Amino acid sequence: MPVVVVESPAKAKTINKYLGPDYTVLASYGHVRDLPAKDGSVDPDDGFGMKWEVAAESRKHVKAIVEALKSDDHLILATDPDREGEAISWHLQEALASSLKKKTVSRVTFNAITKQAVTEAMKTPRQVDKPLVEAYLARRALDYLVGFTLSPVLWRKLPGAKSAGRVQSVCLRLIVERELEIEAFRAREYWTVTAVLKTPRGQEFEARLTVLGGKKLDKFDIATAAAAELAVRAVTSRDLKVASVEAKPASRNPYAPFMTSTLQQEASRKFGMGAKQCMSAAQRLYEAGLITYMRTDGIDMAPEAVMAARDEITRRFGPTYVPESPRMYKNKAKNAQEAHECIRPTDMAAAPEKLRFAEKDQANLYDLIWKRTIASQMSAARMERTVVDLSSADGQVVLRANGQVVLFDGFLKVYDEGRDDDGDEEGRLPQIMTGEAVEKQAVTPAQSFTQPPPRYTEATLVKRMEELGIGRPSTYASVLTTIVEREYARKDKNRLIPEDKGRLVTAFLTNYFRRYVEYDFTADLETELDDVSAGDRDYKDVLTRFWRDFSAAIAETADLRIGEVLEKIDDFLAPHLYPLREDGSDPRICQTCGTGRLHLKTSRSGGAFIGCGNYPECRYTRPISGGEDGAAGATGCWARIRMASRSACARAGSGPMSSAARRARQIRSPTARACRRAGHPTV
DNA sequence: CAGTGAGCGAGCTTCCGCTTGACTT
Repeated sequence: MPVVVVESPAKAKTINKYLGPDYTVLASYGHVRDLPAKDGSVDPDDGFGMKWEVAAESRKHVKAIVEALKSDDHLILATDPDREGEAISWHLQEALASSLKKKTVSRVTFNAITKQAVTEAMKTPRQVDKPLVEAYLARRALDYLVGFTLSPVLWRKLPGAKSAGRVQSVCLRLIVERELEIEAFRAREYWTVTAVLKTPRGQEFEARLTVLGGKKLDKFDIATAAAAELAVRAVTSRDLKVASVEAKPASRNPYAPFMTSTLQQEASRKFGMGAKQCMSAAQRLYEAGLITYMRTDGIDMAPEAVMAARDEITRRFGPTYVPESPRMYKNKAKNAQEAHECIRPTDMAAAPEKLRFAEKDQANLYDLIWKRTIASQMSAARMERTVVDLSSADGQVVLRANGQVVLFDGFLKVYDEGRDDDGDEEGRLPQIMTGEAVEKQAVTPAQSFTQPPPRYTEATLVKRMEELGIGRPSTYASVLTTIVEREYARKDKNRLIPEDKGRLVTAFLTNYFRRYVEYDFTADLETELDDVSAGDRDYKDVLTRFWRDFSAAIAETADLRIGEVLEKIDDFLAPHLYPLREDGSDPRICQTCGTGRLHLKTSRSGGAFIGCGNYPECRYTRPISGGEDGAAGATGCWARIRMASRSACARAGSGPMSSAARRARQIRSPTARACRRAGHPTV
């Protein structure tokens, strides 16, 4: 009777069901062994020798396998079909070595947990893939060496700093650099002119000015209130006729089913769930047998599941909602391992409304997963997009109206991904024909400002990390926790804002360890690991090359004194620390004593602040973020925009206005709403 | 949350990725 080992107990239960009583299926509960979290677990001077240890938590699970092997003589390693899964099989083999004498060991893999996939896999056993394991060894050793060498450097050189790593430091850098972009951003004003028009049959619709003075308008062509007034006059003083009506068919395909990152993004957008909260609700659903595995970067679906989804769609909506052939999805991300299929309901017929859930989060998440999965196998939505141009006789003025009508809803019947932007919600345009004259109800100018990039949310950051190939489905949520725990960044209204400490760490790393916080470092490493797993390169060669450069960078920082480090960071962060003053004076000169040069300093507790160089004669200090009072820092800039936008609304709001025009005003002046959404400081 | 500034050096911290634990009332 063979012993089969998989990674998770819920999976073991399912597979046991498929294989029957002739097999004992057990779970390894993860990696089983790891490098002890202390110095010397990897020795670069001794061929990168690694010291492994069975974690206390894993002992009982290893013991259970040893017990089972006493009566059986065949061990089948069925861990996940990716690099880490192969590593787990190898760890098991090593950890169980003394129990495996005179026993046979084989390795099998399956991508989907279906009866067919599992029984098929059992027919093609192989041995543990050594090159793939070696790619893991390189990955594991490198992460250890980066983390356990760099962190102590930070402790010594940057008071208050706590940790650094291949993933967390790049993730932090993303947050910090986004904040610098926001601070450097200067809003630019522009105006749009919208008219509410009426057809000869009395139906209202909206159109926007696109040509003025015979010239096509660009975004910033109407830059001031005065110019907008002139544009409004140009429109009101002319009669408008329909110059053209163009209708074009368009179609929209459904989204791919969920993987971990997209599930986290949608759970955040639709329910405001954090990454951790989302994963814990998903774990419950998985343990209850309701959904497939929730830590995955695969978006393909088992053929059985595709057929079940098509049946369910036919049953509920009729055959017109089922495309001729099943839709196939594949993750195009470079480092995708696709060890598991997508996140989907295990039973398509188990519709959300038929189930009862212990908690709201689980109900919400299951509903989302079921709908997204079903939609992913439905027909495309078909629409008709209409563009109507209205022109003055002299061709000086053209207004354009856009309309969209859904002809066939297709997958939209079940699932519509909410939009992040307010977007222009386009409706149906009234019947109208070329040559017809329209009547003007209202012509309204609206002031707008270009928007700075928004701060990251957990969800958008996970999306960015995934694009860069940084982190894995099992770590997205915990990386964010680490960054917040270290007080490198904080979460405010779901937005990530860097703390001063986080800025200092990023400044330090980009100065002294640039290569290791570059956005493509992990992607390049993955390419090298691919070579290792293909058997084209020795893993120790990868580590040797890495260590040669990395240890040199470490050595260069050895003699640095804290003062020098701070000076360098002071220069690096200067644009943020010393924003231009409105009176034009040198932002680096202390305004209290009038002569001292301002410097970045750190206190005993590790906090950073700005102090006057004339200390102790001049005792001026201030925090490093927020800038000086009255300086043209980010806060001041935002305050001015808010004021301007408020007066624009007041202006536009004077006089009677149709409901359509009022709607138009809301859409065209998104400043305040967009600011709140992006978590920018409110005044 | 306000206040914060040297250098010495005890003893502490730290990585990424895989997986679920769970004392009490």
